[in-house]
Amino acid sequence: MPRGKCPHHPVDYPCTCAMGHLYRFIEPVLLLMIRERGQAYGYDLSGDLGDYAFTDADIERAALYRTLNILEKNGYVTSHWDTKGSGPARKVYSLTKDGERHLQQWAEVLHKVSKSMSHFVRKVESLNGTGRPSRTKRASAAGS
Amino acid sequence: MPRGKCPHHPVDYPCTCAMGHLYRFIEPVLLLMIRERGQAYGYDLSGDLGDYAFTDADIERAALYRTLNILEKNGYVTSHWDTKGSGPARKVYSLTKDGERHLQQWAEVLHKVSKSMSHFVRKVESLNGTGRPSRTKRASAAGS
DNA sequence: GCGTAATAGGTGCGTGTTACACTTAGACTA
DNA sequence: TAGTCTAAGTGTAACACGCACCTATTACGC
Repeated sequence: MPRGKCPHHPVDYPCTCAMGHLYRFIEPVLLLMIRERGQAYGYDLSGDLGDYAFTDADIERAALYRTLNILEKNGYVTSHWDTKGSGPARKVYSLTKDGERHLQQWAEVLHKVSKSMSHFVRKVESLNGTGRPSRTKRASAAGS
Repeated sequence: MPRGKCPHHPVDYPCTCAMGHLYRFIEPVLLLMIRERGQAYGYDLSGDLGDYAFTDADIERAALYRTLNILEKNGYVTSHWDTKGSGPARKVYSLTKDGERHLQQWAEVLHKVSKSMSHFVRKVESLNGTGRPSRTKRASAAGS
């Protein structure tokens, strides 16, 4: 994706497409989904990924599968093949102890990031207030 | 940066280094900083960038300068050379009308992202609170 | 039994981004 | 005139991203 305009939408709005389908955002989401379900396989996860993702950009299956493989390579998940169900075999993943810890740490990181972002948002909103004194004045120095 | 472990820290903690020095995160921060200051130049911004950034990864000057150039190319900022001060000339930036709007839109996007992230965090925390679904659950994978 | 669709898990690869090292250049100063 | 601080970059190898494409299994209509 070229820096700048979004290739999918004609506007110059920074749609979250502009943030890419970052594996860094896919990783924690997959960890959470697998953790919640106990175990899960890729194709199934891809269906609900949109509900969990941080951006409205749809996450590609390619990125999903690659991220799952990386998670396994790094020891955060383990997998086994389920050949009993109908259709093609499913590679079923579940969290390892390491993956469990990794998820917790992701939560800490994303908590900080989330706070920083909402701090950013509050600052931008308070700038708007400088033009005309209306709306919420308390947004100015809210703690972060 | 290779997927997986952070090259800067020995641990497998997903430090925000793992999120990279994304220009996508630099862009809105620079817009805000320039907006707050009225006008600003790169080297000056680089000093305080850490206070505004969403992650604790320090942002490289290379990324900073490149992002400023892209912002200008896309019409979100304009610049002029200030040769009056002591030392080398400074390229002084200020927001355009488009940049102003872009900043507002970034705020909307990041508001959503921030909410999604804190939702993620709450989910992870609630997993801890209720105790894990544990091995006895024997999830049937297709749950959803 | 054959073509088509849905499920399932991938790979290939061109282009864009990143991270780190390196470069240019003015002004001061010892 | 060599060194240091300020200021704004460039070069580039390695990597990530996005899109297109591939393989295989089962189900269903004909």
